[in-house]
Amino acid sequence: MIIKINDMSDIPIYLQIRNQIIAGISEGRLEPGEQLPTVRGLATEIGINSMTVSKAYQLLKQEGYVYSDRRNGVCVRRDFEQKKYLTKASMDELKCIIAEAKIGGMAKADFLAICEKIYEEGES
Amino acid sequence: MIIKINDMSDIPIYLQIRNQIIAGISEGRLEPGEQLPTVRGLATEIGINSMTVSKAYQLLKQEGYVYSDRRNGVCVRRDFEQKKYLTKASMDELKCIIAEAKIGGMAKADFLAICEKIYEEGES
DNA sequence: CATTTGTATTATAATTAATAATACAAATGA
DNA sequence: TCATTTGTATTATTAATTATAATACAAATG
Repeated sequence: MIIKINDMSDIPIYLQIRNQIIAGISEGRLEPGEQLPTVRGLATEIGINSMTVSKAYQLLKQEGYVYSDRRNGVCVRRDFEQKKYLTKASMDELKCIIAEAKIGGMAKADFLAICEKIYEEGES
Repeated sequence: MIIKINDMSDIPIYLQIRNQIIAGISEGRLEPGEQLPTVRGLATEIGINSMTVSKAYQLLKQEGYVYSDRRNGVCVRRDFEQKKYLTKASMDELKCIIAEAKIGGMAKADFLAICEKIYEEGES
């Protein structure tokens, strides 16, 4: 699992890590049960502090994407909670994105096509 | 234009303001050429500092949603830049939202239905 | 020419993000 | 048994962001 940090981004490092791991799980590059890089290993690899990686992992754990035990490190969960609805945060962000798209003149069909393409990307 | 601030939100106040104004424009509650609340007026109304409102307005201005002159205040633009594509920021957020939805087991059709509903909401 | 508008300036406080240096608990394998 | 590796906890510090505060300025209008 290769994590790439963008120093120019306004997104905090720990969130960039979180987001990329979620993307990895979604695209099947990270399989259920697979161990994530160790906290110290990843921190060294991308040249940041261990606690920043730990913060990302704890968030992922809290959100139900991974679990951890002392010896086997942090691993991708095997049984993801099946949800019928998007989180409130996702809904709010989605509304914002769609509002901007509408103001920019993007047709509904075009927006849906983009979503469809993203959804199908890296389908396993 | 009524702006409602959520103090418990982790989204900065100036972004909450920005987002709600974009939503207002998108839904037609704010019409092209219409003047936004004055910086001081809105600040007083929602009980925050003027500079926080100013920061939101400057962001909206920079993004091309509004313009300002000294006497007429800040107004909604009449000629929005028509864009074929989403911004990189929107694409990244959208990818993240879709990744989370997929992991949660949401079918593509269900996700698209949500997007469609949001797009059509408050259509003028 | 006073008033209202956005904007600029400067200072400060509060919160968040990131780093740094250790230490601890648990489990494993040699 | 015991050193090693794992995540985690602790404490301190720095940097950056967010928000407030108090003024001041420029422009336009009535």
